[in-house]
Amino acid sequence: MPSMFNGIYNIISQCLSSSTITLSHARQAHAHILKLDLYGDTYIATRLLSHYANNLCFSQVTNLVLHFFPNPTLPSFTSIINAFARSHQYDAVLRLFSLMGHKGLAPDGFLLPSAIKACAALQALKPGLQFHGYAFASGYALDSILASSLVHMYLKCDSIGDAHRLFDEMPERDVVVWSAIIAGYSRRGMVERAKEMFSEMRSEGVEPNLVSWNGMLAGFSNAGWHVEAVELFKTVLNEGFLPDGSTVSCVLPALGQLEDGVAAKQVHGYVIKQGLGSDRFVVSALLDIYGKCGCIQGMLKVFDEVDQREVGSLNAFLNGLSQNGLIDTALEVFRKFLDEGVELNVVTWTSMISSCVQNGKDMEALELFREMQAHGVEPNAVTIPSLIPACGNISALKHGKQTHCFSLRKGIFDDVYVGSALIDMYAKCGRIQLSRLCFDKMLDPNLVSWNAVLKGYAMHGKAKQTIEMFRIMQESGMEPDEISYTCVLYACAQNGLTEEGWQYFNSLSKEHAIETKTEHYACMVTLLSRVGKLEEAYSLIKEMPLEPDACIWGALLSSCRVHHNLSLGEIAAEKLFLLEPDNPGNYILLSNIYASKGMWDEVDRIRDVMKSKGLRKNPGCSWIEIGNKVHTLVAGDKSHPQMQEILEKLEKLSVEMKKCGHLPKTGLVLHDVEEQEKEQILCGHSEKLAVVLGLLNMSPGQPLQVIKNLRICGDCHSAIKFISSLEGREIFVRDTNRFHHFKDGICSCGDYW
DNA sequence: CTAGGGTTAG
Repeated sequence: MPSMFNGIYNIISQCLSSSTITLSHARQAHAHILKLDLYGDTYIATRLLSHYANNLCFSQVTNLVLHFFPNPTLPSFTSIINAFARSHQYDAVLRLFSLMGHKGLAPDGFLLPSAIKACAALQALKPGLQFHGYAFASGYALDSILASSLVHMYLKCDSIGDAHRLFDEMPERDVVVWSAIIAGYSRRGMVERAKEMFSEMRSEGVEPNLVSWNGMLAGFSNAGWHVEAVELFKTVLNEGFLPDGSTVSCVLPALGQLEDGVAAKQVHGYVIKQGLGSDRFVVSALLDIYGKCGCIQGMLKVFDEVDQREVGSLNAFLNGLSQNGLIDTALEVFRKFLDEGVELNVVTWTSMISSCVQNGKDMEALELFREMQAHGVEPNAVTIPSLIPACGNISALKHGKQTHCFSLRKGIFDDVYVGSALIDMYAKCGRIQLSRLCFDKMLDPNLVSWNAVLKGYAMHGKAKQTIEMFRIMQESGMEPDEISYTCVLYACAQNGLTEEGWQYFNSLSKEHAIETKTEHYACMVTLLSRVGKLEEAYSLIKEMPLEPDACIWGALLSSCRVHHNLSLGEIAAEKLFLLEPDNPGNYILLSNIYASKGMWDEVDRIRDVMKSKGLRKNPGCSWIEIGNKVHTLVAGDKSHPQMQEILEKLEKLSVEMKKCGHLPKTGLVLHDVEEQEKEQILCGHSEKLAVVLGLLNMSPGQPLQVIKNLRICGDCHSAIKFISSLEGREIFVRDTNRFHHFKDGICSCGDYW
């Protein structure tokens, strides 16, 4: 038997000695070792261990070390740890270090940097501090390599003060540690500080290498110093350095922001020439810049020649497509890779969510958010503010609140993006108090947050609060921008505050050196024309130094309809027909003016023009969230499963409303048809259908929140006032213009809109 | 095969 045993032992040991055996061979050998009880043999155990380590089988490694390895030594740990470190399995590295401790072994000066590097990669400050303590106590900390790995660790953990303190204590500082600390400041936006350190390094006689320059370049790019970044890039070239992948990927975003397509192509040429085309960072930066410059051809050229499963490049590609109006293509490509099982990360999902929201695909965004979690990808602090606007856009308050709670559970309390998104979302969902509460809870609101609050109040027609917040904003030292002014002017326009409107309109350029934009003129035109000063509004348009756009003429035309002013209405409509020949809304408005004056021939003429252009009235469309579902109702479309019930309820309500004095405003119906038929048409309006659907499905006392894709119709406005008192419901309707909050038979707009 | 740098999502 001994000879046979020796034979098997030799086979196993030879097999394990080969560095090329596969994992399954190692497993087979392991089975034999178990059977023959060969664990006691140090050589065999070490070989087996190293195979498992090289294949990153973490649980097998720990299992062997804990239960079978007779006497693990520092070298065996060193080789295992290095195997995991090489493959960036830093979590495993740290656990192996603690396993080492349990086995009574301590790392030496050579192994310690691996531990510290793992802490840096995981941004794990606590174990990092422990290793620092140990290195200090055992005298290794004087070693320059170890010290610079510690400096690096502190930088990665955002403890730049600790990093600098240690840096100051180092007896000798080489270009490596200088580069690290410079990049640390530079990437955190402290570019000036980085520049100081850079010259300090030179004055100490340490010459920068390419890595030092790259660190500066990354900071410039990050901080938005695009012109300076490109200049710096030229300096690097002049200094005689040959840019590497890092240099290229640092300078490309700057060129992208400058939308310099020519430079992009030049860099692309350089990338090919230097063989940097397989560097994943370079590839995604190239895709990004081509996307930003609108060069789809360039994107395709790059993407076709790389590993498309590399998630960074794929993300840049998808994002480039979405940003150039190809959202559907992006979604298709995204689905294709998802189906193929390509590992998509949080950036991929967030980017798709964000692209959907930017392209009006709010429901899709909510669905993607659900799907990403089903795929085991955790949303982060970027995902959440990308999703929140989707909830606001479709007034999905429930989804919005869920997302808010989600962010709190994730420990995101004072993120300025999340805060601003929440302010906007709650305002759009009709909950102006919650919106304000989110603002009040913010530690450090920025301009976007302030503007979100102003916009919320303005949309709700709350001029007093808008003006009050605008005042507080300035008192707090926050300088208003053109958006802030648009909000205030908008609020004035919604409330007919002529005097205040003029005052703010005049002060924006005088007191704040803000350029007066067409939006500001549009607000003033709305304000003046809506209070009946149509001629004054028209004069302002004629005097304005900018070319009046469709918003301005549209504002005038809308007011002409309200005030039945045909002559100015026709002027505005003429302009609009040139500016937006295919917008049916303008034809409808003019036609409404004719109809209100009984000029049916003109109404017919407009109808013929629309027909010849193939234009149809945009169907009115309303949304209401019930439970976790957002229902869509389209005027005249009877496909909703509860339509029969809706119509029956509406019929009952009509009878009651008429008893209370509601007269159907059939004058608002454009069609030259019988009165009764007009009433029918009014009854089919989407906002009424949505309100009734809400009445049927939401428990009493719950407020209803409806949004409409057009302005609310006058008859619906009156009807919903009656419904709010008959049914004892609070009803919020958000149209394209503003909010209407119906309660006890009155509307927050005071019938002025 | 034991220290430093980069890309893509708000």
